[in-house]
Amino acid sequence: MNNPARRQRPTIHDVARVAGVSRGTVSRVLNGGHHVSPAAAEAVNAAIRRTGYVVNRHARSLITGRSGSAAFLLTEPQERFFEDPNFNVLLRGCTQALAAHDIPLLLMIAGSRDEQRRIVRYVTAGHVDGVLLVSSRTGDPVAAQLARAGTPVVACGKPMDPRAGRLAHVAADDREGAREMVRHLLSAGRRRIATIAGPQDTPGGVDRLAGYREVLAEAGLPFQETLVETGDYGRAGGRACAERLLARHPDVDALFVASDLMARGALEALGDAGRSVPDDVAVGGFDDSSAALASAPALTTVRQPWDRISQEMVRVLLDRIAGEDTSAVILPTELVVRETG
Amino acid sequence: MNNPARRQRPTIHDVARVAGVSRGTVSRVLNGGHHVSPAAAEAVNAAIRRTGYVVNRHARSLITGRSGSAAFLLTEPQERFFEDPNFNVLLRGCTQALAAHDIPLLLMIAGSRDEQRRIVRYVTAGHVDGVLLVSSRTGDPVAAQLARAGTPVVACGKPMDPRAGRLAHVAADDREGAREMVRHLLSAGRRRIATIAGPQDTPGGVDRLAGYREVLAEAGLPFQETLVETGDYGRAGGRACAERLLARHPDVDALFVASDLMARGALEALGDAGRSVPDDVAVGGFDDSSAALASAPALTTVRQPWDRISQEMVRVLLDRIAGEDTSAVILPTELVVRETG
DNA sequence: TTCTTCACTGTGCACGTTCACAGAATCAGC
DNA sequence: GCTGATTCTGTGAACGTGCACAGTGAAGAA
Repeated sequence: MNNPARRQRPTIHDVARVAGVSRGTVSRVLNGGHHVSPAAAEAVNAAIRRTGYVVNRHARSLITGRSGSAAFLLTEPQERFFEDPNFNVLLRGCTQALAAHDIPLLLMIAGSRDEQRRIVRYVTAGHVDGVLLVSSRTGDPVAAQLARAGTPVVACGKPMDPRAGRLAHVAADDREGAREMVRHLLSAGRRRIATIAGPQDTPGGVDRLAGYREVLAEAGLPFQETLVETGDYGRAGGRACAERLLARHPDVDALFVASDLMARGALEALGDAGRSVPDDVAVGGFDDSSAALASAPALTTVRQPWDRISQEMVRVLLDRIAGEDTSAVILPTELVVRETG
Repeated sequence: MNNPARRQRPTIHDVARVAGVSRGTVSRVLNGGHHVSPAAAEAVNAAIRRTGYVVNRHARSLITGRSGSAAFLLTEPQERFFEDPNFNVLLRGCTQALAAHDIPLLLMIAGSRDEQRRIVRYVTAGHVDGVLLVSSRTGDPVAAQLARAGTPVVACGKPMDPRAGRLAHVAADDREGAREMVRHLLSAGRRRIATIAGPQDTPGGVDRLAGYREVLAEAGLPFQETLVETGDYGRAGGRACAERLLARHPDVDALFVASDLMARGALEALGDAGRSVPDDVAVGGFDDSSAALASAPALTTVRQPWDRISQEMVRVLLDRIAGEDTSAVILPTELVVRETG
């Protein structure tokens, strides 16, 4: 207007004029093409190509009440996620799965309380049609607030909170993954199997420990509290846990570790203690993160299907946005046998 | 409020009614508060709190022609970025810097040609006010198309293309970083310094090699082509390069490697060849990625200020959106001396 | 007083789209 | 050729906001 240099973008009006039809017909072609004659549709498409028309999403959103976008929301301990290469796979997978539906992804990070409030306001104001939530800790207030406001939410990973039963989520089968790994160690003849569990306020930590206990019980082996150490998913923690386990049980012949990072720390501790892996002690990790291959020996681990998880999260979210009440999705893990066990 | 079936969000109209003023006054309070009496402003703010009003950005964008959002666009070799922990720092930094201005970030990944076309259309249609571009390769058609359409763009890293001179960018000073590292190796008494360069179609690869050559020349040391190998920034490539260098020059006493990942590969090769680090051979990396600390010995390297880079990228982008023609920003690197040299 | 200036406030319009509705065109069946 | 059914098309009315403009009243200058 006041700026003559700025080119006016073509509107649906221009397309209608060029095609020799009305706005309504162009709109119908844009959204599904029902109740439009082939001739009109062809004329409209040609006009769209000729004018280079692109729909104005703001105008559309204003009338439909939908934004046509979704948020990828990260809450709480961001550092852990940002250091985890698997997180990148998840983020990329979600971005591309949404892009296939022409839905842009908004990345939001809720660190401080202020940021959380700001994001909740933004989302509940309807600026986003749904939320892909990543938050491993229990009792996330953001999830509850969004759910209360009626915003479609799909979480990554099983929520701890039993009250959050209605929260849709997509997760790998941690328990079965742990079971498979421990069965694998047993079938290799290991009998004194210790575990380094994850934090017990995370569902992954709980379920992987549960799987470990179950398989030992099924194999008729006694469960010993002293064979369990609990770490923080980090490398240093894994190392310390392994040192304590070795001090208590020098005769341990296998270690099931709830994360690859902790497993790497455990490998260092085993090396320092003069144990050979896997001859003296077998080690099984969890995650199949890049840490599993970071150095020799390559880690035997449990792979979580992050690419499929992201695809399913998007699918479930779109279902929920469309009003369908898709329930939780649990995906199988995969045992990856490498050199440590 | 308690009627979920017919829940209308409060509009600027409702706020005006509650506050006892007109829409115009509410709008003025919302955007800066100029020409509003303190009493009216207070009444409006109270009404906003009481009604829980949040501005409808779609309606605002429709009239202002601005979306109030920015895109973080990743083109070409996504894998390399997604495996690089520094990329996460950059992405997080940009997200948070934009959030401080209440601007949501849209994450876009342009892998295929089709995706590129789709994204260019989306952006040039005005659905985004500006683009933070990450693309290490030269001659990116996306950058050119966006620039031609007049979209504000800020790239991360120096563009190779001399024609792209007008492309705003924020980068670390690769050349000076390399110079500092090589000077450091010289000052430690090293004289037979080889280098594993990065791909010569990336500006980082070119500048780091240039810095290496310059400092050697300044020190009066002859430049030898045979002391240079070119890798792909990856671990395996670094290992192969180091092996070739050792075969040609068994007497090499220092290695300047253009990435930490390649440096780790080089350390493996040195270990296999029976060289002790840093006693026989000093090794300097580049990036200060998590690979630098991943295992012993900890890598001496050059840190790029990714947090500051992200902040500057956002600052420059906002400047450009506001119409100011901020030029390129080059930020200093930092030498991090650890165990390898 | 009267005129000017200034800060403040209200009103109509425009932004580009979708949607409901009504009207036009086509077609089958007699 | 008429009827009713069906498919297609055009039109006006929103959606919620910012902006230009006009209008109000008060303070200061002549």
